[in-house]
Amino acid sequence: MSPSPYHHGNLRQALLDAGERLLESEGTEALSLRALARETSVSHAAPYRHFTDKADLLAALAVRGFTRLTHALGICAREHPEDPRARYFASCRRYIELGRKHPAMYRLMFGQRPCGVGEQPELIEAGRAAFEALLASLASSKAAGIFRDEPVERLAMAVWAMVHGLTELAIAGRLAPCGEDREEGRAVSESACELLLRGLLISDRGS
Amino acid sequence: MSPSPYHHGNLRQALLDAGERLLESEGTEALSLRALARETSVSHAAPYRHFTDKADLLAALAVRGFTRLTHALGICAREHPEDPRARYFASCRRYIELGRKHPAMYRLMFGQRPCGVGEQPELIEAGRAAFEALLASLASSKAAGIFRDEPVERLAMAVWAMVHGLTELAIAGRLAPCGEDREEGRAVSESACELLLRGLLISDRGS
DNA sequence: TGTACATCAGTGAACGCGCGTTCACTGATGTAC
DNA sequence: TGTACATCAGTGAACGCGCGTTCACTGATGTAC
Repeated sequence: MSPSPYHHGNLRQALLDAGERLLESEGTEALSLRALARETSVSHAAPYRHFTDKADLLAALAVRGFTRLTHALGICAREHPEDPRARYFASCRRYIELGRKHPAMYRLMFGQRPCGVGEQPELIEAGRAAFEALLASLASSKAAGIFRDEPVERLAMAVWAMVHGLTELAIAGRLAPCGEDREEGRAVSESACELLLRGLLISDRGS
Repeated sequence: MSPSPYHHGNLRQALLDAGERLLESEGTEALSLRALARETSVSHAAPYRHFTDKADLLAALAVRGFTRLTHALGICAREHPEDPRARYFASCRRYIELGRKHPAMYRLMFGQRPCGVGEQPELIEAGRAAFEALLASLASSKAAGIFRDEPVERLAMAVWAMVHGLTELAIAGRLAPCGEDREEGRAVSESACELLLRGLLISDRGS
């Protein structure tokens, strides 16, 4: 591997990698095409070989984020095939944790749209898939007859709203009074998810 | 009132008004000090007489938003002094509606922080007051003995997370499958709040 | 009531910056014969 | 195996832009005497 080959090899992936890194370390504000090019040691015009637009690149980044989320939720479902309650909590925890660890990415995914991101069908599809994964987490449980007899999409939306809200509040540092108390934040999330679960179940079963 | 008096009169308020207007019409991206000055027919250096910084102005804007929210929640509480359930739903609806109507403002309030907003004590205090209002909405109800015997802050955080999540999803156009179906979005919010409420109540009361 | 002066709010030119995007180009790659 | 050529990926200079912020200034206001 020569020090600086003319052709990069896999610039598209490298740019997206750099995008994720930059999103983590510097936040959305710092995410410019030129910064990405710099980070990838490539001229600032090179990205245009792989993305039509800044918006196009951001959309591709968001797709990555959703794919990760979908994947994570899938793992939770597979790890608890028998216990719907455990699966519910695992999914919630995992979701929140993922968002908390990658706040800028999470916000990019949910319509931060620093430019005109948001119309790409790929992105819409990726978001739908993530919701689908969350829904699947409940759907098979519903078959077990422990959830209320309401459209499972409604149940899933309630769960999504809850974890989304908790994640955003955590990112904004508003989960705990002191802002940055991770332990307290986790406890608050846990109890909120528990309270919602009680509302989702057919009947009240113990404390 | 002469066509262009040298002194504006109340530039600070005018800038904040313009800020709200611009936030509505053009979004966070368009919110620059220069744009605000233009909107207020004043030189672009004038705002510095009233705000030390761009961040300072944004923080002042966010404070306004929180104040509105606190006020709205207060009204809900006063409109339903006797019926905790009605008060709960009214507060949720009002909260979501406010955010949905002023999406850019709502996101500014919750740590969008396009610059380095977020440390001002005024802003922290304003956010705390809004939470306090939401909490008050439940606290007096708890006295009525219908809510679970859990710290009321925990109950309030669960409610906050839920309405915050619903609001953000609504803003992102993800409440309804088709994105922009207002009616469906409202129905989804309603059922999510209902499901949570069931989890908050001491016992299950009817369908 | 009138004048001197400190104070304050707004002006306009200028600074340097980084950005997104375009364009004519050049170096590398791979395919057809 | 070797050569011609189309294709593609990356270069670097240049464009115009709007931004935040600073600074010396000027016009208005109000207070002390």
